[in-house]
Amino acid sequence: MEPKQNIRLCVDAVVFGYTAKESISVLLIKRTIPPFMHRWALPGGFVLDGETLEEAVTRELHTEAGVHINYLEQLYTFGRPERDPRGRVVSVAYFGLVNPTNFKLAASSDAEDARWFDIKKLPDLAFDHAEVVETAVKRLRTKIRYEPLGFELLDQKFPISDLEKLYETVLDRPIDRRNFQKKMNHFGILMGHNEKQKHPSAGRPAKLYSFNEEQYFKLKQEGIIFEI
Amino acid sequence: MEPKQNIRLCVDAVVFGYTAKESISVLLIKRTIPPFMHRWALPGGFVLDGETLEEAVTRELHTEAGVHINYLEQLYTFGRPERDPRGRVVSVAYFGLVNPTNFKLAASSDAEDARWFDIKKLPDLAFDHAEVVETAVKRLRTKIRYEPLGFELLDQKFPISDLEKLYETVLDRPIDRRNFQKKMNHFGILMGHNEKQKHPSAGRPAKLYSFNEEQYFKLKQEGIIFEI
DNA sequence: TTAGTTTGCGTATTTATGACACAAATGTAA
DNA sequence: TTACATTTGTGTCATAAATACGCAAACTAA
Repeated sequence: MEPKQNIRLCVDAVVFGYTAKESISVLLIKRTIPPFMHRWALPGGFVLDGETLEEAVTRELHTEAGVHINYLEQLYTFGRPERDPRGRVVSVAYFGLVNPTNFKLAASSDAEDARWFDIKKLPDLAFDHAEVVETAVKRLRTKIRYEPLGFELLDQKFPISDLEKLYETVLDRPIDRRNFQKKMNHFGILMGHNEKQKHPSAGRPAKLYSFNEEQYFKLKQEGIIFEI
Repeated sequence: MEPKQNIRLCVDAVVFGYTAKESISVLLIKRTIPPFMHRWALPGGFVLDGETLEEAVTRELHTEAGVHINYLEQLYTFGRPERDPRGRVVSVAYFGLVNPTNFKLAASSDAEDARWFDIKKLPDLAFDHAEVVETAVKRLRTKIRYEPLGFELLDQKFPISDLEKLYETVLDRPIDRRNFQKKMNHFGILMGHNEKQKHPSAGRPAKLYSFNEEQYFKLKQEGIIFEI
């Protein structure tokens, strides 16, 4: 009645980072062992018997890339029987956000290398990881419509144009700068400071803002409507 | 390098049904075997080696309750090490919608009984299934805000008041009938017919509508903003 | 000083939301 | 038949939000 199962369980993480100069990036590691040796893949690995799934992801991110993550949520579970050449491996994928300027990537013994890749210029990925990343990007684009975004990705203080560029990058379309600011002010998640951008590459230096964390996480729970 | 794992994988389904007279219901089965023998639980079971996760859910729903489902999506994967007294069992939960008037529930050998329960009057559930149902209800309430809902739950032809009651039930608050209709007309997913409700319990018989499937599924993909 | 760029702070128009009024079409009880 | 309760169909109207712009101020680089 309880059939003998031959299924193994692993976790994978799609961690997004953002630097305003570039685009949205995904954290990838280069595999040191077969299958897909020397190919880029998502950080992840097998779940240990006693740990929760979240613990497994956190552990793998730490040991494979030296990343300490500040936002993590479950994304999707991938279970096609043929997705892993070693046999049946079901993977629970997680979705993470970090500010890449907060730490240095450190590839460990498990990985030859760990790097950020622009989501529009990804290398060939191991397993079905291209599909996993695609699912995560879709989730990001959906999330931005009903939850505030930015706290986990931007510096502590930032000009509004950084936040606007983040939205433009994720939504992949231009946004009117002035209407964007009005909308954000309306939500009340931004606090202005009496400080200005130090050395703008050009133009008038922008006022710096930071998130009102209380209001930000309140709206993250309640939901927003962001259609700009 | 690939540690010996002692984890088993199962799937569970939270299937919602709706009859306009009542509330939203969940399909539960009564267990015939330990653990939690004779307790109500979500339909589900162990994944077979060769089948996909979707195949596993569909199979279990069919054998345990005789249900043929018309909408199914992955909900969440529950992996706390202590969630099953038999040992480590990770469960991939699915979320389904059906119109209960379309078929008769049929409990099979695997289940003593299969019945619909009002989501506000659930019995004590086996395992962590109360948490799973709660997660599914939250998903339903979130989904309704950015996807059209109703096609999978209502009869082929229905008065708008049925759809409105569905929204009121899921959102758990009253909605202005006239503004609701305006909003729905605006989305363009409803088609009017030259037919009327046959024997209304009281009042003027309502015009019958059906969904414009093409537009409905287009909006399901693109997303809507439903804030009424 | 001048040209180029980016920010800050506006306005005007259109569109959507939310509250509510009233007549038309039915069943039911006197 | 008639009066009444009930529910539907079709509106209006004030207010809030979305969208498309205009233009001066503050900076850099030449």
